[in-house]
Amino acid sequence: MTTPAYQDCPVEDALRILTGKWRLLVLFRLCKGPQRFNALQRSLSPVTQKVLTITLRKLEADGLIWRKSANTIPPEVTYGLTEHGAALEPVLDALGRWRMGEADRSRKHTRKVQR
Amino acid sequence: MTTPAYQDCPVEDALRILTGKWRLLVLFRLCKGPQRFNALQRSLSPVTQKVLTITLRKLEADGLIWRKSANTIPPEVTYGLTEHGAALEPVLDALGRWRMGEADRSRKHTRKVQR
DNA sequence: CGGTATCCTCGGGGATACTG
DNA sequence: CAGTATCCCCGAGGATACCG
Repeated sequence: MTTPAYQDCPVEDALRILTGKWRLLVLFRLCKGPQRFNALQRSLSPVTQKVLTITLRKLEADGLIWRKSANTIPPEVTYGLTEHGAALEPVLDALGRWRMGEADRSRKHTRKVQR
Repeated sequence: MTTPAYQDCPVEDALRILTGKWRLLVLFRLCKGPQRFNALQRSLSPVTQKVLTITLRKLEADGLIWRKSANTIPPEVTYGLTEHGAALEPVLDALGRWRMGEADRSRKHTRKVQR
């Protein structure tokens, strides 16, 4: 990795888990129980199949989620949290309890992202 | 924002806070107390001045840190956590306690992107 | 010391089309 | 249904140089 300078805090790992626009969202969804691919995609608004797939593959590679594929036609693939992924719930929970806007700062980071 | 679809969980905020290679690191550092610019930069390994500056500015704009500048020569600028930033400590703490490798998965994100 | 000002790279993320 | 396969865009992040 490019930044091997923090032996005191395991943020390198955190960065891998949290980096990416959809990873947290997926984990949040799966906290509520296993989900099939389409259900995930629909609940995650406008994520494309490609991106969702990649996201899920990475989460799986990181050992945070599992993937169960019934080899049928039509396919039926289910995703859920592993033990290790479920261990993240305190983090997600702390995040959820944190919240940003209790004081309205009325600034939204001023991103335009207009296309 | 491009994705306004999760009223149930405040992840949009989380994404803004956690997105970026250095934000978490900076917050971790400032948990231990206010720091001057150079101290931060040195403790954060190979971050460039530009990137650190941008990171700090954004964190400031998000109300997570404050910036105190003594208008002297040479300058002396100090950064620290605001109340709101300090409220993130539970999250950082939960993250810190989580850790990745307690079971050796012996895999370090080895996605080969085989084609 | 603590910044701006430029320029560039790289890859995450998206759009679209096709498939077992 | 749950994916691959391409192509493309843009912006975060980095290198370098200069400044009050």
